[in-house]
Amino acid sequence: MKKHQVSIIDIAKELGISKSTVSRALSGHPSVMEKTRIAVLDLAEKLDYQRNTLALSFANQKTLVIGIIVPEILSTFYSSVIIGAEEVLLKEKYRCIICHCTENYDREVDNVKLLLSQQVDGIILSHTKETRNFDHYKLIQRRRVPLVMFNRVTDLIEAPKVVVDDYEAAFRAVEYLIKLGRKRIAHLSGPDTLVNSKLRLQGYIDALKKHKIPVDNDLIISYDLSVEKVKIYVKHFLDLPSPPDALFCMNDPTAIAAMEVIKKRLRIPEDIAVLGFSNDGSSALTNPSLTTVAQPTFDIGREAAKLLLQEINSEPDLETAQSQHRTVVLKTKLLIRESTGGVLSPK
Amino acid sequence: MKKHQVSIIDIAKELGISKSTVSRALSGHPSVMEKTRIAVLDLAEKLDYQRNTLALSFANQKTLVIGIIVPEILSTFYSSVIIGAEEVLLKEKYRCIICHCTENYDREVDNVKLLLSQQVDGIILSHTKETRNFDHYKLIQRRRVPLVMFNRVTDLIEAPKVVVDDYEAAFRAVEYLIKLGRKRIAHLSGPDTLVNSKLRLQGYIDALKKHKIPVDNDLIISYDLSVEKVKIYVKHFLDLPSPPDALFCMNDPTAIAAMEVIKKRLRIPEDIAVLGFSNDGSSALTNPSLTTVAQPTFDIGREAAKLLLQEINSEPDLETAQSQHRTVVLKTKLLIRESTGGVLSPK
DNA sequence: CTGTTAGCGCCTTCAG
DNA sequence: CTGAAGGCGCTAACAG
Repeated sequence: MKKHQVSIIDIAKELGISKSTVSRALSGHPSVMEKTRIAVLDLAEKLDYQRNTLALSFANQKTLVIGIIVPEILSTFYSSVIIGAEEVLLKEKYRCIICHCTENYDREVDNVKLLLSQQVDGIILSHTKETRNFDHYKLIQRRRVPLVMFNRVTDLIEAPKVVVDDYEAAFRAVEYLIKLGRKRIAHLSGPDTLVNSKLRLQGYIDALKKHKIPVDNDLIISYDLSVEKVKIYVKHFLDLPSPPDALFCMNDPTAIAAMEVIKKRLRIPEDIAVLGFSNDGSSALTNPSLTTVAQPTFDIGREAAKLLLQEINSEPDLETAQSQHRTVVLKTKLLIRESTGGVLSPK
Repeated sequence: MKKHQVSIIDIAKELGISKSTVSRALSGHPSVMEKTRIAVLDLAEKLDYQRNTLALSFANQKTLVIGIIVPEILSTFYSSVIIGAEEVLLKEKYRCIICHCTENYDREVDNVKLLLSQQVDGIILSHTKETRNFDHYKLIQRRRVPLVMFNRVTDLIEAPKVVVDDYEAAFRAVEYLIKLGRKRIAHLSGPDTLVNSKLRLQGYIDALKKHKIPVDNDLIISYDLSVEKVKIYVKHFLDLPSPPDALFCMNDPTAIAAMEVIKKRLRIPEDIAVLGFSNDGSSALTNPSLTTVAQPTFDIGREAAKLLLQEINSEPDLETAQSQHRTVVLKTKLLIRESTGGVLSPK
């Protein structure tokens, strides 16, 4: 049997006052006599009393908890975003519940339901690579729970979003490769479920076009980001009659896996340059170190949190809010390292 | 104004039955007429009804939620443990709330209080490197909330624990270095707040002693694991009149940072061998790749979860349980790679 | 300033 | 099989 948890009633009884007064004293309500307040606080301390947040949330229909759903937590990308978001949220007395989906759609739906049933006051999320149906997001909105998307977002849902300049980033990255003299630039693209894939692919294509380099479909492969398959695709590229002299990858794990394969047959960057995306923790450590596009991960989290707080604090006029959903676009930065033999000396 | 959330009362009214019946129908209670059950379920579906977990937990004093507190989430170590624990817990219908402390003691205490006030049904945790006082753990136990510690554990608290064979692992690692012919083996140890530091240090010392190699205190530095300082310590080692020919580090980030410094002056492993601990995600990618001690991270999580479930399901006899707290010790494995020039060919 | 009362949504006796 | 009533711990009116 669970020991009876001490409640305000216990304190009230012992002090011979009402539980309302205890409640008020505990929550710092101004209209409580100094003396009784102190008595209550002392006894609470002595009794090892602790508020039952469950009851509290239940009573005021507010939990002060924010749910964060990420597709996975093994990469530093999402961990960093979470840290950034928490930084902002904690200052406003909001606590966070983190849920991850191991890139599984069902788990994502499940997590949304969990958070809703836990009555969170807001949700920040990025969908899995399997997600095509966004009805669960609509559920969030029907429940009037503020929602902010980041990184992997969708046009199908009207909500504030935080993204980076994927298109420009890819464009600049590829243009940089072109300026290095590369002519046949291959691209390992992500699945079409992700906007990021499409934008980066488009940036790649447009950069080629701008510089009058033909877009060769043999040099573009779109895949589901499961690293094991990279080997196959890279070998395919290398075995082409006219193999690529550069490889632009959807993300760093892909690029790193690709380099492993390439290194057995060719020199990087002399024979082929490799470029990643996101600046994962390990991309500076590889041999050669990986040129990549750095994303402001902490800021993505911070911005998402700020947007969510705005959303929470401006609920009243629902109709107008609908049209005002902002999309914050953050800047990325091309980090030139050894894998492209760029301008930096290989320190 | 928040839209009234549809509750069992709404369903009851609409169907002209009592809320008790609705409640029973919803939770699959056997004694409900097939017909009414279906009616309830249908209407619930139609009304987009969703159980209010808050109210539910509140009513049964059970949340089916487990709290996991980790010191930080940027390294893959804790993320992996979390994934392992969730795997086991989800099967038993428990959900997880993840909290991290950015290695900050106050935040740890805060997280414990948060979880307790959220009425979680159990807590799995590993403390920060700042933690010296464990009163907040005692608070958990006074509340009769099952607790399991892993990795960074303490003797001051009686509870089930999951650890690895730190002592043996360090002993074997150092012995391996000795067998490679290394004579002056330095050790960058962790802070004394962590049992792991002490055990690994002891393993290091005993391995030297066994092989009649004098323990030189100039070759042992204990530090707080903040990577920025590694540079200073490593330089200090290299500048010694008789510098080390091997360096055994408390963890991989330390070893990787150390290699960066060393590489500017010496060859690895020819002049000096470097050995890490934990097999972080990036340690296979460095140049040279890092020899390290692999920890079974997922299993640590799984074991911790299992112990917690046992704890939860065996509450009745509190007194006897006290003495039965098991400590599960998992095996590590020495992963030989290039930084020690070991037996494996540098693939 | 403080006590009283009602209620948050659900489950669980206890009677039919 | 089903309805009525009470309670989980706390807050928020509404009186005094």
